[in-house]
Amino acid sequence: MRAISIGQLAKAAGVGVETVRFYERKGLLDAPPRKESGYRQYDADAVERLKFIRRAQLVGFTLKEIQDLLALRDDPDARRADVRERAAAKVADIDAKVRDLLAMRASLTTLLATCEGDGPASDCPIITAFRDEGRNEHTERSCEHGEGED
Amino acid sequence: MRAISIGQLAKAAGVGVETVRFYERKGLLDAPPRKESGYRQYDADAVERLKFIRRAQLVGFTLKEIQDLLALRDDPDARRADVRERAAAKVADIDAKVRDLLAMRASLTTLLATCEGDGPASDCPIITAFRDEGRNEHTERSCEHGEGED
DNA sequence: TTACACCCCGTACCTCGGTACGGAGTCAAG
DNA sequence: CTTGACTCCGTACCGAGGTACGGGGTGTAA
Repeated sequence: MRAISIGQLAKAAGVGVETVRFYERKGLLDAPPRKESGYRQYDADAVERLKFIRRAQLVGFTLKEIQDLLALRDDPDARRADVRERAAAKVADIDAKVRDLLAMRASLTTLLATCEGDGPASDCPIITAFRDEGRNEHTERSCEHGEGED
Repeated sequence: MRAISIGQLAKAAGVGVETVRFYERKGLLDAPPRKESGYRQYDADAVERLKFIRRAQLVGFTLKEIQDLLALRDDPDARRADVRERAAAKVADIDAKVRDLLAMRASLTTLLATCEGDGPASDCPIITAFRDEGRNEHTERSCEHGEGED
């Protein structure tokens, strides 16, 4: 099953055919080889790449940033200082995102735990693991409805 | 120093004045009280809310989703089943994002670790590290979000 | 060979999340 | 009082990230 069509690729990655062509135009996907007819021929690797793009989008990276990430991943000479620097910067970006997500998660699980009245569901290890490296204070609200901006 | 102007609010949260008004129109920020002159008067709480919106955006939530998150946070009766359900669903969303981010992070740090010195770039396992993270649908909503060995 | 789904390309169009006017009133300093 | 920064509101416009034609060619199974 080497060489799949654009339709099969799109389906495998859960996107539309038009989107695949759009990504190609934007440079996120390389132009694949073509059949005599002009039909694009993809391999399984393209599926992974496409899935990666979608996941990266879900966590807030722009297509431009995703291009950078893919470039890092594909760079044939990863020892170059600038590549390492960009990779390190991306790691920092990711850490910031994870911190923010975990802060949000903590708020929500606190909400759930408190309002379920059912015991400490907030002993989730990942929360405690990351919690105290967070620098930003966060408005943790409980069930008490002391709300209302006024 | 209660009651800050829209300009001070915007500056405090690192956004533009127009953006604040835009969020108000969209329902992400409540319409604040006004002075006689019609000038909006915000309090410190609004700063937090605005910062939260920005952080949520950075990790890929849409304004609509952020509205939901804020609604959960502000809900005066968090014991209602549907509220808890939506909160749990958001936690699941967050977990999925965190998983994806940690997978990306792992790939990048592997790149950094491996390619730091003087090994040939072709040995860099980042390419293989990316390639098969089994993409399961995210249906779980508990604290166990086994990152797995990836 | 005819039918029907799939692919080609280009262009137009759409939503989301803002940004930028522009003409008016407000407020604090000088 | 004047000046300049800030605010009001409405409307127009913008870039990102797609989505939808439309008119053609292709591939395959009955």
